[in-house]
Amino acid sequence: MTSTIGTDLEFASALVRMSHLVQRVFADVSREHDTTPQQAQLLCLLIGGPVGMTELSRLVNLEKSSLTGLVDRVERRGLVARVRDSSDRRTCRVALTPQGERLAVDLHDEISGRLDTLAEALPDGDGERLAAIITRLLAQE
Amino acid sequence: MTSTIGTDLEFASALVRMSHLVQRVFADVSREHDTTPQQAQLLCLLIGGPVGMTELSRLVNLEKSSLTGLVDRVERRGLVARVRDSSDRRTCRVALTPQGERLAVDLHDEISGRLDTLAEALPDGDGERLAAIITRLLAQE
DNA sequence: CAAATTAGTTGGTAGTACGAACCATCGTCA
DNA sequence: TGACGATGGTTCGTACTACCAACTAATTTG
Repeated sequence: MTSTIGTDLEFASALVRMSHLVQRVFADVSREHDTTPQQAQLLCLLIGGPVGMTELSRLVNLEKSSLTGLVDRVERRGLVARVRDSSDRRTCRVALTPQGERLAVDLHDEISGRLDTLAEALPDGDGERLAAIITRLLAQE
Repeated sequence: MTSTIGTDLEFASALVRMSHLVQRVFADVSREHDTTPQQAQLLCLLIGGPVGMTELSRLVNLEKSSLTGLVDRVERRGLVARVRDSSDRRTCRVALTPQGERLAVDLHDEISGRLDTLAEALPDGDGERLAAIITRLLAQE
C-alpha cells in the first residue's frame, strides 16, 4: 500500500506513539529551560493573554485544586502573577510577568521548531495533510 | 509564510493538541479502571511479554530510579511481578500477573476503541492516511 | 435579604520524577 | 585467580503533580 519499509501502524497505535513523541519534546525542552513540562504548558497557554483559574483548569484538564499548586510554584519563580479583577472580586486572572513572557516564548518557539523540523523531513505536502486531518479530528470535540 | 488555509492548525500546534487529546483519553480510561495513566502505560507495554527494567525505562522514557518506584506500586497492587532470571542474577524481568494481564488488555482495548472511534468519523481514507504519515514521522527517530 | 452558585484556596494523601550514591553481579584481562 | 570496570537495579532525599473533601469569600437569584 503505502511505501513504508514495514507496515503502517494501526490508527490508535500511531496516535499513542505520536503523543509519546510530543511529550518527549516537551520534556526535553522544558528541562533545558529549567522547568517542568506542566509549568511549560501553563506558560505557553498564557501567551495569548491572562486567563482565569477556572478557564485554565479546563484548558489543561486539571482539577482547580491541582492548578492552584501549579500556579503557586510558577508564581514563586516570578514567571506569572495573579491579577485581581475589580469587577468580580472572586476571580483572579493569571498573567505572565515580563520574565515569564520571555521564557514562554522561548519554550514555545523551541518546541514548535523541533516539531516543525520533523515535518520538513516528510514527503511534500504530508505536513499540511497531517495538520488538516488532525484539525478535522479535533473538530469532533 | 506557511499559509494555513482556512482554519487548519499549524503543524506543531496540531501535534500538540493531538497529544493533549490522547493524554486525556489515557487519563479518562485509566481513572475508570482505578489506576493512573503512568501505570496504565506500563501495563500496556507489558502485554507483549516480560521486559527488563533498563529496557523498560527506555520505552517509557523514565530514569531507572523513577521506574523502580512505578513498578513497586504496580507490583504492590498485584498486577505485575518481578521475575528473576537465572542466567544473569542482576536482571529482573517485569511480567504481568493474570490479573494484570486482564487489566492491561481492558485498558488497551478501551483506549484503542476510543481513538478508533475518532477515526471513524473522518472522511474516507483519512484514518489510514494519518496513520501512514505518522508512521513516516516516527521512522525518523 | 436568604439561599444557591461560582471562584478559588487549604489540607491531607498518594503518586510521579529526578540525581547521587549505592550494592551485587558479570565480564575481562593481567 | 583476583582486581577492575561495566552493567542492572535499588535506596534516599527532594521537589513536583494530582486528587478529593471541605472551606471562605463574593456574586447571583428567588
